[in-house]
Amino acid sequence: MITPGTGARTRDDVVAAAGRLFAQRGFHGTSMRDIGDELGMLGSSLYSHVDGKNQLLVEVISKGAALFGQVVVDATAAGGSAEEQLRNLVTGHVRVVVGHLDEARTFLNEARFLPPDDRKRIIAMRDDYQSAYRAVIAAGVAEDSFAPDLDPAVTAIFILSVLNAMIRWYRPCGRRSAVEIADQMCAFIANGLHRSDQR
Amino acid sequence: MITPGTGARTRDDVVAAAGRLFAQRGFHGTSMRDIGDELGMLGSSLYSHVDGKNQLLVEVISKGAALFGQVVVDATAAGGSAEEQLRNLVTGHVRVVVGHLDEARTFLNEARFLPPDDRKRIIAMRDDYQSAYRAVIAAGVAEDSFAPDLDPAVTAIFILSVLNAMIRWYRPCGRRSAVEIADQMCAFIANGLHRSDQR
DNA sequence: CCTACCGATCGGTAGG
DNA sequence: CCTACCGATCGGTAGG
Repeated sequence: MITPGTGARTRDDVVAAAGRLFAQRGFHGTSMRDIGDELGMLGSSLYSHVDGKNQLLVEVISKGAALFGQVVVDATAAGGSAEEQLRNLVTGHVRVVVGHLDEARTFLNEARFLPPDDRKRIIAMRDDYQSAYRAVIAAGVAEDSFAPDLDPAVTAIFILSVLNAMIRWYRPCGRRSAVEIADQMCAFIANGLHRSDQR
Repeated sequence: MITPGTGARTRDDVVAAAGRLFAQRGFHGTSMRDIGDELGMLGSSLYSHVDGKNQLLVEVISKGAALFGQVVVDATAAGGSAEEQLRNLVTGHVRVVVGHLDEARTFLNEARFLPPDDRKRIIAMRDDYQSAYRAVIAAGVAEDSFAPDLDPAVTAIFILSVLNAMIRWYRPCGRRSAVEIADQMCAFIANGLHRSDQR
């Protein structure tokens, strides 16, 4: 929320406000007038900053996709064992959700409403993200760190299920830090209910 | 999809068509005219079957909530060890998603758009669902089947994350049966990446 | 960034 | 279930 009547906004303010509302009410549940209200201006005034509502969706989601993509780049560059790389991937993912909840939620919930070409681009980025998990799982199996009978594709989906669900339950007022959340997730992912004592 | 022009529809047809479209395009992305098209009639004709669009959302989601609620009743009635009960809960959940994908997706994605009173009721049902998982996890810890340091509340969220994400990746054309999917999920939930060999 | 406005579409109703 | 329609709201534009 922004104090109304404090004058001109930047284009970034408009995109951020759109992200907030798209995350809360969904793309189709948000009108240009709603976004204007959030910024203390009229809906029609937004058109001096952006081309249209679809462009706002593309920008919010592209920002989310870029943040998650950067996590893969950083985690890969850091190197280490498969277990270490997986921990870096998970921690990076949690940090993005904690630090950019609106973009993460819009990215994961509203991508289906993107214009066709953008949707294809974003889905391809999501596939790449999943591939990074498949690769690190396969590496861990090869290193004998993970169980030999793991199916990397299925396991990647299950791990990403735990990570992606965070946009559903995470609240910024929560007391746990990103690292604490990531540690709990890693412990569950590593050992499930038969958790060993590597805390 | 229903062949157009085959005459009168029942109220259940209308609710089912609404569920299909709400699941696909979201509540706010679906118009009454869209639902009419799906049934080969006008949007205005729907009002001889239902009171309005909100009522359709309430009915679709209530149906989904009831299906998931029944899984808890059945799994609890079946008894058995905590591990057996958990397996029954997971299998029941997967069966609901496989058999009623539209209602499950609408239930999990669109509940926030419910009228306030209905939303509270549905959220309470979701909380009860989560409680069933917390209880069976706590029982498993008490029975010494699960690791002693498990946090039932956190673990329930992680398990339900894997289950709920199914509405995102499951496609009816997939080759795996509900039981096969449930088995893979149970294996991951039980042992994570360090999966032991209880397949 | 506002004023003033556009055509299209929305959820919904009256009457048959 | 259709015809014919309602007021409200939608995304967006022209001009300043």
